[in-house]
Amino acid sequence: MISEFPRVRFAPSPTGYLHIGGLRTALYNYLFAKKTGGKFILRIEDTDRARFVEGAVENLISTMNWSGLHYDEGPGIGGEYGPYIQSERLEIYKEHTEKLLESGKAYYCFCSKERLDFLRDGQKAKGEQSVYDKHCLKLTPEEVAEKLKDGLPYVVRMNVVANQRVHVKDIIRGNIDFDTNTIDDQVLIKSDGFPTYHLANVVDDHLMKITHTIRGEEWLPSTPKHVLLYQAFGWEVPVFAHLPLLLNPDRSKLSKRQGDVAVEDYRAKGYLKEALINFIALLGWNAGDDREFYYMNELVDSFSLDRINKSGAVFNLEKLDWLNAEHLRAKSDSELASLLKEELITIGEYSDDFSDELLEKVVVAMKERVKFIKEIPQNAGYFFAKPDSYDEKGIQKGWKEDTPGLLTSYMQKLKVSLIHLKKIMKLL
RNA sequence: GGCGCGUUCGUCUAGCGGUUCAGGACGCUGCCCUCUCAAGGCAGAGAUCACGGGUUCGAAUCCCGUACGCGCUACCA
Repeated sequence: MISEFPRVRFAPSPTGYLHIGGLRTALYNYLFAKKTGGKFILRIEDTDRARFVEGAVENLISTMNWSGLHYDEGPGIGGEYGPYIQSERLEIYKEHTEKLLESGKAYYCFCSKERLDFLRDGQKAKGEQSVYDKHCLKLTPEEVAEKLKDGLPYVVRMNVVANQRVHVKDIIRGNIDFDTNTIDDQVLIKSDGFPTYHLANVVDDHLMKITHTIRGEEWLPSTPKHVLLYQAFGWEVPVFAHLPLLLNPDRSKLSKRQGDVAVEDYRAKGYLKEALINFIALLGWNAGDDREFYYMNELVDSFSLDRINKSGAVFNLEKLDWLNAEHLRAKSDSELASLLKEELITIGEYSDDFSDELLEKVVVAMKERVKFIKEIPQNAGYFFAKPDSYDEKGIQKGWKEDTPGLLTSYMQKLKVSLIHLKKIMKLL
């Protein structure tokens, strides 16, 4: 047994911002951990130096904190199995690669990009699966030593044995079989000395005692490689759960091209975190009943991996908007008032004249007419500022000599009625 | 091209062999409520359960095939 209690992880690569699909993956990991009394770990997979973005890790963490997905172990807070940033674990990968090299489960490869491209083109032209031809496996130990001594650039590849079956057990999809003839001798260590995802992921998941690997469906095709790696190390294989993809309206993988994909975009648009969490939780999972409104703690109570769907889900803004309105109305007036205050401050329309009482009254009047807090100043600016224009046509049509006098006396009468009304209310 | 996964109203989904000529939600339409806009209530349109074969007394539900869609196919994750 890997660990007595479930241990799961969210392992994003810091390429700039937290993707909405990443948020759902993180959420399902979080829900599963909380539901089962396990641990939720954050691990940064920054093994691609070319794609590293300054400040991305900080941004990722702050977005997760905003969403309420607090991790038990990870960057910033540490834990028993750190460091939790892969670029700080290079020695660990090196040591483990040595073991694989010694046992013949991996080998050095000195092939040039040109040769690899040529090989791949030829295979594709013949309609074959493009896999490395094990050219460098034929090198004698002496030849390898020679090349290493000469300082030739190299990678380390895993040695996949032909004609075998690899079984992948997936909670969501059942058992899947792969033929090793279709599995490439994947690069484990790149020529810059950094590990690829495949190696780092397996080594870290094992060392961090991850029991359930819950990740996006795009990883399913490379899972047999990971299983082979676990076997090469002689390690227990975790349980896999490959989540269905989040889709664009045209059913392709959710992408930037067709709308916002960053969690911070939705936050900036004024979506409540409660609504966003509630919405993405339901994109691919449901409790088996008709319930649609959930708070985070309620999701924890109801969640289970085996009720996750197999097919992708289109990210539908209309339903998100509805849920936002639902969560908005579910909030207390005082909470809404403080959200309104925040909004007024950010748009620069806040004034000290606005008492909390006033803001609360505004919120009571408006909360059933809006889906977003920011719509209140947009739709009902008259609560906060005197009008700077009038309906010209209306004035021309209705404004007479005696109009100011009439309006003034009407106002007086209103005030009097209001006083009476207040008295009556007190009596009641 | 190869490998893999998937396929129930426009969208998210319920359904796990009979009680379903398929239920809910969003959106849409109409009505009610109402000084407006909403919210709320009610009603309605909307799915031959991708298609074709089986298995079975009986299939959306099990099996096979086909089609279509998507993902992967990098010294990216």
